[in-house]
Amino acid sequence: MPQSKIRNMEEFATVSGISRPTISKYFNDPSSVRQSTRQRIETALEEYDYRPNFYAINQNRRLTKNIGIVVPYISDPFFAEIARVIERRCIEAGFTPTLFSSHGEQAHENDILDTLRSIKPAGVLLAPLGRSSDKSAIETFCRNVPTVLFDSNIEGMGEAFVGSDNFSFVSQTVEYLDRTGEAPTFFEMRYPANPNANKRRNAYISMMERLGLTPEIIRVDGTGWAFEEIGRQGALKAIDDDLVPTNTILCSNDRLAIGFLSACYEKGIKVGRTSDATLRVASHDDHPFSRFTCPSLTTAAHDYAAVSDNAVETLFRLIEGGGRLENREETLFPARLIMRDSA
Amino acid sequence: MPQSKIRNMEEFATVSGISRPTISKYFNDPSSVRQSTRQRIETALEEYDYRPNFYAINQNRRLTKNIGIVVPYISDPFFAEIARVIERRCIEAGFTPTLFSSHGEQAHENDILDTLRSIKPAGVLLAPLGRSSDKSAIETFCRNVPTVLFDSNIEGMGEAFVGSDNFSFVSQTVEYLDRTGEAPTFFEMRYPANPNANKRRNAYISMMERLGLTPEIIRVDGTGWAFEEIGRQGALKAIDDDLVPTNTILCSNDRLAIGFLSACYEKGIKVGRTSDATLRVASHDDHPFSRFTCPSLTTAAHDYAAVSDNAVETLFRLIEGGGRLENREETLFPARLIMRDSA
DNA sequence: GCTTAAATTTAACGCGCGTAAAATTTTACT
DNA sequence: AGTAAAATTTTACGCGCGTTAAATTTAAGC
Repeated sequence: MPQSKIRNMEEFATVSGISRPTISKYFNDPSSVRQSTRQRIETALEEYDYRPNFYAINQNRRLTKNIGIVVPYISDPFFAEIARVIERRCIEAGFTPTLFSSHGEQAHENDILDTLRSIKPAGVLLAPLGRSSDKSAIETFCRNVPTVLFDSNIEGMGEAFVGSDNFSFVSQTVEYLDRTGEAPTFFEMRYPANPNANKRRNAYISMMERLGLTPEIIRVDGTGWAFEEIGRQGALKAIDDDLVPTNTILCSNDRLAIGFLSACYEKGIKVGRTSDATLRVASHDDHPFSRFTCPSLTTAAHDYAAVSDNAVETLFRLIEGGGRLENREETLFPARLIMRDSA
Repeated sequence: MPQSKIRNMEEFATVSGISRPTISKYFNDPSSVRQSTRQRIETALEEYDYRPNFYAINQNRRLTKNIGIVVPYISDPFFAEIARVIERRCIEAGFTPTLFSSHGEQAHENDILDTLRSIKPAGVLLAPLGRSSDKSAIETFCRNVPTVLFDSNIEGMGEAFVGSDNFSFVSQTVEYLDRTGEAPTFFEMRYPANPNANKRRNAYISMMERLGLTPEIIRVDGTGWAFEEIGRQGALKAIDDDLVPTNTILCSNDRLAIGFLSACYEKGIKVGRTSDATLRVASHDDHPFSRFTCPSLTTAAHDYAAVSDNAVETLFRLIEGGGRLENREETLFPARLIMRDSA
């Protein structure tokens, strides 16, 4: 029979026969108390199932154990997946992560930063919106809260950036496509939301030049985060207007490619590397759905685990170092080429 | 020049020339103070950009303004999308929502419930894991925290359930498929994670019987939340073993269908409603990606907006009512048939 | 200008726990 | 058994704000 509810740490200290400061110490770090008292506390814990008040805990702590994770768009499974991995790492390290999504809107991103400041997190892992971020708001935030940027870099902001090496992505896909057939035309949004897109375009251009080839770029209209639809509309238009100069397309990212493939199917264009196919399509990101496209998508994969681990590890180092790093660190991980059926 | 940082409400009260209790009142409800003082506060707010300490605010409040949103699997864009809408509604109503994902694991779901209790939310919107939920943990939680269940119903738990009417989904797809061609074989997981799956199967059986037809069901192996892969493997096996008794397939949900279509493409089976197609595939949910499958997926759509709005509205009513409702409410919304190219 | 109601100010307490310092107990080791 | 180090207990303060009650000011109506 669970005794009358424990109201606070004082009461729990009484029923467990241990002083409150020791209980407090235990909750901050179970290994900081003697083994025997730890046992007694944990025994009592089972019987009374008490948990310290979350607000009181953080009210008067120098540093909370909270970590904010901010992604630009949680409905994108790519971000959902990376957030999931990061979240797990934080929990394992004894922190309390809270997940936020900017939903593609600057105003929302700013609100989240405001909220985060009031939560006084030990640190923040921030994947900014990118082009539509309020740079000055982010800069101010980063000055006040130990922050590691990931996915999208914004020059000079945050104590560190952890992401993927866009050149590694594009160089591998371009080289592969070139070796196995015609070199690709690059397919992207005219005004991409994400700075990685610009890096990828530049990487494409320089790779093509390195191969002695002429870069060809299709830029499609549309703004926002509905990339699949933008890719689909753009592809339909490109096909109708006969704007595809090669038999090979390299999309800036998988979500555009998903839309592109959808348009090809609709138009009866057979995509793939088989002899009956007329178009090859490849892309970048290894989006969780890219293995289920028709045909399955050849793409360059992020090293999810490495990015997540390194971002979290960097943040922990930052927190332990008092919120500042010697120099701003930039860590980029290479891609892994995933050869599937689309190219 | 932003003056020296405001450290607390006392300081902000001083610089704004208003007493602290009035400032406090303002932050709890801006409309509760006189228009003129509200102006003065907001003017000062612009100059000093002060925000009350989140922890102190909630420490001593009878009821926090926090709302917990729990989904079983945030990497599923379906849940990401509904969470996004719900989140927005909560913010508009002046609450502070926090999003959690159980990541498909019972242990994680239980941890979240524990965390939520310590956060003392005004209310919780919970989409439980379903079959793998720890029923007794959820029951205990719901007794202590005002909770509205959504998506997956668990009989008797929470003060209300808001979701979709599975019979409406299945009856529409079955009827449509039957009217336009052969009646469908039902394709599902042998041990579905979600109770909606069972309701859908039963609805399929009763609809088929109502039409005087024999229900045919393909049950595929596999557990967990990688539905696309499970659907794909199951479809490959069904095709290879020639287990598909009809030329029409109705998948329990879109994610299975995405995998199914992927398998068909791989096997060279032309899916669709055109004369050259040999198989029709339809499904349920109107997953955000289902318009981009090849061919685009005919499916039954959730009324996202209605479910979100009603769930939130019910929760607010519950909160205002002191955390209890007269009777447990169950609200189901009908589906809308989305006719695309796959069937 | 007077009366009242409404809003604000003043004053003060408490929430639950972090934290610090000093006193005490327990443990480890000679 | 004796000693020093480590762990725990005692005591006490403070965090920032919610909240209340009484005193005071302001606004609204006549």
